[in-house]
Amino acid sequence: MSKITEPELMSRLSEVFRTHGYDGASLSKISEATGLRRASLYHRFPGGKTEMAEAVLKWAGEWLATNALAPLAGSGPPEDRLRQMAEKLDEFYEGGRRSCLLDALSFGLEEGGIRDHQKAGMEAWIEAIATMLRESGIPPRTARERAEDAVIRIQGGLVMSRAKGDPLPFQRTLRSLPQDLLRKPE
Amino acid sequence: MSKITEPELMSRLSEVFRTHGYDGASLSKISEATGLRRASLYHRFPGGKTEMAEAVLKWAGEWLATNALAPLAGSGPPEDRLRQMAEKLDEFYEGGRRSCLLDALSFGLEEGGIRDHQKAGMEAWIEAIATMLRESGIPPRTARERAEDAVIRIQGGLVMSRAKGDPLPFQRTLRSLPQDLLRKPE
DNA sequence: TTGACTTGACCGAACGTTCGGTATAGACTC
DNA sequence: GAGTCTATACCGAACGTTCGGTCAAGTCAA
Repeated sequence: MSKITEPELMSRLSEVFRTHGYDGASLSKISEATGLRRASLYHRFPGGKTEMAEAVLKWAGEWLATNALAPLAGSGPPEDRLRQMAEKLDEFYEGGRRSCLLDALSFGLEEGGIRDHQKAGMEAWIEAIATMLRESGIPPRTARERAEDAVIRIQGGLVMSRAKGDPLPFQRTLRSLPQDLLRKPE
Repeated sequence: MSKITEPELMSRLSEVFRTHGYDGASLSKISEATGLRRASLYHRFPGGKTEMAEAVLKWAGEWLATNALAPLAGSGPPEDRLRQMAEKLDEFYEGGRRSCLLDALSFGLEEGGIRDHQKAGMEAWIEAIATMLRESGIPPRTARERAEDAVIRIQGGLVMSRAKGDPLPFQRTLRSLPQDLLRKPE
């Protein structure tokens, strides 16, 4: 029997990587957070710490795709769909108290699978928003730029909230997104 | 005689902390980057790694205050002043190829002097922009929000550029800032 | 009884830090 | 000017600790 279920394990894992970054997420901290000893972790992730980080990145990416990005392709007024995304993001980042894995894991590791994962994740995110904006009648070029800008502001909001120790900046950013994205092209 | 001048030392130090984060910036890497052996680093920074990070944060903050923020309080059209800031930021972050120390050092360290330094740095940054906006006739409340939003977008642009390995998002963000900040209040 | 799972004991390497000591340069006597 | 003293800057070697990772020996449901 497993000491810990896979979803629970991934959740704890992501928490450690989020708050400490890759180098700061030592196996001791991971072990403590998950309740698994070093050796058990290596049973589940034969590839070691690298594989843990990759798995957590994949897991988070899938969660976001299913919960935050999927509604964008749904029906209903575009503004409502964007608000749904914002709601899910608020949940995912715990109102700005957590940081983004893409940010946390972007320090101090050489080129490799993790970095590729990151790049792809960002790209998927932007493209999902851009597609929706285009379908809402916004010119393709503008849609791309605004989508990228949206992700930029989300990321920046998280950085700001973390630095200030105050979730408000992130919240405000999320709240202003739907209208900002759908405003008339100049 | 010193093996390395203080400005050069701080520059190298900041490079290591920026790219690897606090935990990733090992004394070996720092030693290699600065040309000073471990023991010599402790001669210059008796407080160890913590003191190095604090020093680098202070150094960067002063550079930004003098070079990027000071022009905001100068004379000339507000839009020109903002463009001057953008220019200096572009220089400081090497067009988006470097990351922000406030971001890099915000992972994995407990409350302490470093975190306070960060919070103060962010606050000073926002306030400098807000003050200028207010003097340009923008209502105080709007000025604050826009200033915070500006810093958020700068930070987000850096995250995005780093994740994508492409300086363009940051460049585009910088370029759009002056007009965005000075647009008519709605 | 097999196979998935966990574990304590252990490894070499790297970590941040400290210590004793050397080289150099300027200041002060004699 | 020679000799001594002090301060600054640097370094090699080692400290104890923690790192990421391994292994043989269990545990336990199917």
